[in-house]
Amino acid sequence: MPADEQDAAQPALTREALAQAALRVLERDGLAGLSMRKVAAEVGVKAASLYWHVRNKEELLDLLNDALMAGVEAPPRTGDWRVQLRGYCDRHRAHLLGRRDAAKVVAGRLAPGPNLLHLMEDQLDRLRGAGFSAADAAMVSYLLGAYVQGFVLQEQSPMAAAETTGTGRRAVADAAAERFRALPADEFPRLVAMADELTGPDLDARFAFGLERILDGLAALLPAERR
Amino acid sequence: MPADEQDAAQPALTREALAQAALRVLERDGLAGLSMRKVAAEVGVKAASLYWHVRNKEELLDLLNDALMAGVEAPPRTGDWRVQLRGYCDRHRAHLLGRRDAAKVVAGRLAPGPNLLHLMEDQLDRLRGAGFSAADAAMVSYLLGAYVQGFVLQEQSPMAAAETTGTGRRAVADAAAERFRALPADEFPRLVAMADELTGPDLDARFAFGLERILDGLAALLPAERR
DNA sequence: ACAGAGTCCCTAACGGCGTTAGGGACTCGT
DNA sequence: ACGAGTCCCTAACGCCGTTAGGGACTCTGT
Repeated sequence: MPADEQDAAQPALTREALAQAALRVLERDGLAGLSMRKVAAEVGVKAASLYWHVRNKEELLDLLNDALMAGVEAPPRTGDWRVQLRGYCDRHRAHLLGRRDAAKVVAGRLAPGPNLLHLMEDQLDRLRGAGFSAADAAMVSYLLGAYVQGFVLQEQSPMAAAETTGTGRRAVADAAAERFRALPADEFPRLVAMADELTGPDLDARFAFGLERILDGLAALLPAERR
Repeated sequence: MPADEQDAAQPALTREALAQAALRVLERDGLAGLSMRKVAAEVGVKAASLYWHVRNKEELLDLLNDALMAGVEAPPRTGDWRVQLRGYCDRHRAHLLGRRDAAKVVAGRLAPGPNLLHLMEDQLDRLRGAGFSAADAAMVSYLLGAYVQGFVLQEQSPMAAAETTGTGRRAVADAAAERFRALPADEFPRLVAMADELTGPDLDARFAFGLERILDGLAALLPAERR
């Protein structure tokens, strides 16, 4: 009878709104704490109502997956292919890192959403423009995606642990180094000796290192005059 | 009163046995279907009893994580660093691919188990022997791990879907190509045009392609006489 | 104006989940 | 003989994803 908040005429609960709500719950409670009931509460509705808009929790996670990829702006179209590809990977990584558990959400999901499709389209276009063949460009895109995803996945778990335990990222790295040093030196001589190198350089540097190696490898695919 | 199966004297339920049981449940029901209750049933015990041997489900997953890494034999120490590194990555990937949902289990787990530590130790040893500096070797190990993990993660999800729907891997790839072709050609010209290249070559070839690019990039780190 | 279809949310309940509390049976050192 | 320790149990907690069925509302055709 009361006019309530909305007039209850139009939907007021779209799939887009669900994705945004899921995003907020994810940020607050993490992936493990993301339940249909909480997402429903976030939009002011009971859990069963979600099933009108979404077949499954799985489908809601697909929506969330695409929502997570929204807002990654493509790097400027200036500079050679190397700096553009580097820009892509850096932004991709930064974007995943910025949202809690983002890598885990994206991890096992096969169907790319519209947002990711647009990024792929743009990236493939630049690769073709740089002189890569169609077959090579497709593989390169796949390679870079696998690297970024795999890297952030390993990188983001300790961050989650650090948030949970209240310790900082530095402390987590130190603890990891300590674990390596504590191993039996006769069984793991290299791990013990290289404890600092294994945990030392910050993750930005490690990511950049791997990326530069990959880019070096890609350069060899191009005719010499295009680098 | 009856003698039962064992004489109930010694444990008969070790953490190792739990890990093996979890492995069997994982193979049968997948990661989503792996519950404390099922693992308990697998060892002939009720769920609550597991908490005597294990703090959490999380800790059980750590055990499972290490059990998954058991049995990856290191490649022979013949040939140059390239073939040895390639051997490592191929075996790592093959091993993950062979066990259902293995990539997802390993995915967000930070603490490497003893089995993985041994592999790292051996791999680092070979890298140092090949002429990589300690800092470079550590980064290379990290890079290769991220690539393999990221690749298999993307690769294994469609396989799971294929098992679920009963269709083969070939059909899944064809369906993916069809999805690309069905996109609006004015918005995604490259994706539409490159549908075949994006989904065409089999995953073995795609993995090998990325790996060779990475190895090419790594070669540049070494002084010319060591390749 | 009224019937029907369609939309969107509800309550109630299902079986399953991780986890905890508390207890019972058994083995051992003293 | 006894207490400590080990290893499993039953019972229950609150949460989860999902389904069935229904109620209120708006649109449409006649």
